Amino acid sequence: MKRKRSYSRVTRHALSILGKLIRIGRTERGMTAQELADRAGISRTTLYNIEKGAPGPEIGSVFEVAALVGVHLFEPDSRLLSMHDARLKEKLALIPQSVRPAKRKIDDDF
Amino acid sequence: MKRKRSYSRVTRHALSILGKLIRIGRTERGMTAQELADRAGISRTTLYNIEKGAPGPEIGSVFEVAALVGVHLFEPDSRLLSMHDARLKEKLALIPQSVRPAKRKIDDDF
DNA sequence: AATGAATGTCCATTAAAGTGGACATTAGAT
DNA sequence: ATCTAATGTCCACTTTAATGGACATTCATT
Repeated sequence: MKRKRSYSRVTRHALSILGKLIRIGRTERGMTAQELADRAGISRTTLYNIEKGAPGPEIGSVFEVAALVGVHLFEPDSRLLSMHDARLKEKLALIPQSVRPAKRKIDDDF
Repeated sequence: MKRKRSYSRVTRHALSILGKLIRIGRTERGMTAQELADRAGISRTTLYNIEKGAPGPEIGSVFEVAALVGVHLFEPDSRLLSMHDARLKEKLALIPQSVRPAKRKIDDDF
């Protein structure tokens, strides 16, 4: 069964920021919540939750909405886009496909 | 009722990249899929879908996993983090709370 | 080459997200 | 100050994601 999950501070923070960016982007473009929801193919209620920074919505819907209002997480100036799919695929090919025991410590740096 | 959604190319692309970054981050840290899933409080199956770039998973889970393997979407060097919550809140306060008719055209730039 | 663990993938069950209404509240245009 | 549409929020119903198990396959180590 699905369980009640908990989210770290960074996660909640990131969600909050993304939601605000979307809200700002939407109003800047003069779109109503209903319009944006329709364009994204989701309900106004869900968009509301997204702008609120709720952790539940599907990531696909959130990204779709973000793109529609001009919030691109993988912009050229972002370190993320700097690696496009193809390059990442190469990198993945170089890395071991399967991880062994991993006795070494792991640091949750947050 | 919920409908079968469709996702734009940019969205699918972003999801694909994020999934790969997570996969890379995980292997670089020597974590097995099961370990990471446990830490994130999700099932291995869901983590699998996340790494695959599926649009369905909850954004909260994806962000949580990303943070755990060191993929921070809101880094200092990213234009996104440069605006922290507080500043965004200010900006939101300056913007109209409610959007009027919006007869002007909107460009879906992708 | 053998082998044990990690990963890819499918499936039925279950819990949660998504939805459309409905209604109160609020803010913008007149 | 009014009026009207946009937003905030709740809810019951529906659809879908999350899960744990199971099993085949693929690596990494020996």
